[in-house]
Amino acid sequence: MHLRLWAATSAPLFAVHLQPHLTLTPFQVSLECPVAARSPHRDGGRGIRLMNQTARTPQPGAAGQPGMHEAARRDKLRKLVELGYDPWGGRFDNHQPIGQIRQREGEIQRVPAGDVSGQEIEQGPRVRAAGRIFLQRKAGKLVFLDLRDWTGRIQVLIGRRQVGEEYWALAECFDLGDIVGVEGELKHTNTGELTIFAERLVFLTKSLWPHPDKHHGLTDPELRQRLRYLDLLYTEGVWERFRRRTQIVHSIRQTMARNGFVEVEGPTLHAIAGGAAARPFVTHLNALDIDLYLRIALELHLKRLLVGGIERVYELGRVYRNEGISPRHNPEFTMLEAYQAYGDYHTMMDLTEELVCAALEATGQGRQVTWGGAVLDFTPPFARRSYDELFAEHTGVRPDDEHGVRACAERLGLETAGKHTDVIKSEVFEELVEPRLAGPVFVLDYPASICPLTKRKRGRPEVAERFELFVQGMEIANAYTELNDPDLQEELFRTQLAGLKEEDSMARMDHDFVRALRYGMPPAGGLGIGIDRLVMLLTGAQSIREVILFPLLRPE
RNA sequence: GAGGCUGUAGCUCAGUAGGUAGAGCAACGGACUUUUAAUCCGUAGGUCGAGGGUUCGAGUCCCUCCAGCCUCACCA
Repeated sequence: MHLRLWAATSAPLFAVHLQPHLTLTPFQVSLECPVAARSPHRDGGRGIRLMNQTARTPQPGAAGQPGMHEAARRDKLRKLVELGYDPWGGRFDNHQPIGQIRQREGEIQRVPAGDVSGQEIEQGPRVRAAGRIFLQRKAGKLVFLDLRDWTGRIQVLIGRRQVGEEYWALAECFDLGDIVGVEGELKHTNTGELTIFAERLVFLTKSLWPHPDKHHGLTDPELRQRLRYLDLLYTEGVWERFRRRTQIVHSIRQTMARNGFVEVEGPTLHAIAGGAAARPFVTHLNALDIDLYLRIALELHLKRLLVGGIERVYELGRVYRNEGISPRHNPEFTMLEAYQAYGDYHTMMDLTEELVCAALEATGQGRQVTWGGAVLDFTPPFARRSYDELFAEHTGVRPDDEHGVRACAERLGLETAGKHTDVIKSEVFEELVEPRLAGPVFVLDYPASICPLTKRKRGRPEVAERFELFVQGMEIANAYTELNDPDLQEELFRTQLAGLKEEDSMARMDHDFVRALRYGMPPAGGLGIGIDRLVMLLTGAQSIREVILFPLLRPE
């Protein structure tokens, strides 16, 4: 379809925008011959055809069916076409971001009016802006628009006498939410507001559906997520938060580059979902008739690259876990994993601090941020506490006191039968210690038996060289001195698999990874950071859904 | 998976004891050439999330279901 259109017309720019399943509306055809489109004869024809389009049932959405509002807007659309304007606009060059236009206020000068009155009038620069109409105040033969783009808002004044009848007729077709271009002089109104005094208007895009309340916007959290585009436009701070997210991600890439790391892209379809203990999503590859899993972690392929001599490597990408949804969990989320040859978990602690501090700086924040009423101080070095020490402190039980640990777990109502003491200890830790870690705090040296990918401490095989960074009870980062002993790795995989329940039996031994280790992986430090949670902390978001543009929702 | 809360006009929200479904904004018609969520006059707009039940009568009470939010559970 695309190719045929491309060949059939000398204006491929328009053809590529057409959806294959859509029939060509008369207007889209006219896009290819804009000069002819101005002819009244053709306009008349379009008017009739567009009437037919009106009869098409609108798609029901979460926002309901705007019904009469759409009809009113389609009337204006038809009028636009009759006047010879393209309701869907086109290229609009040489306009300036509204934020920049506002900065030109200083260029406005006062000059003599040039008449006998001796009064002064303002003379300002000619500016050209494009944006969406957020507010319209009609005052007789004057209209004030609030025009907004992604850099700010500005008022536009359209006067019937000033722009002339043609543009006035165009302005009468404006609805809230339409996208228009304006050109005119930047001056102040009588009340002193910086305003573009329109001289020319360009119609850029019709909005067929009514927009949310100009003052209240959207408040229903479901609508905010399903109609994120409206949320971005109408909810205070949403766009700003996502912009901060991109600043943070960009800053992370810069920090990694500064430290000599190379970014790679590993596979997201895995034959074996490894590197974490989570249930994967299953999918099917028809070509090979095999089931595959969406990756639950980046770890095992990045470590293969360590074997391959890529000494500092990272990936910043999406992972997928088929588990619960909560204010802190989304089925797909963004992880940073980094591996540094010849480092260890202390190396990774320094890197973590550098990453967090640089991200704060990139978002223009100091070392202290408030989150949910708490003040978080990210001034390095972050606190470093050992797992055992924290365990004893918060439970009153010595970590090597097996009976004490079990008794403590039972008091909490935890299931203990048939579980390894370290597993029970870990559950007690999650229950009693983690929620109280206001942080930021590095928790060091975990029980080895719950860390199957981690190197043991020299001379203390029961302790793994691992840290997790906690802030406000949330796990933000997880890092190891990486296990590079292939025999021990294979044994730990086997032990881990033996303990799995039936529903987790999709997990399998990753022989290929163990084979890679047999060729020799350099000693290394490895780090994982949950980017969404980090962004939550650095933007004051209480829910992960506030930092993910399109969080998973049940389909409508 | 369990419990709690929510669902009323395009949006934001009221809705009394179970007795004809309301407001603001938006829309439509009109007035207004310096407005600021403009103002003023007028008009239209509803399967009260869906289905069932109780009742003379249900937005309101009961049941089931759907969706969302929160808490818990699950989650190395």
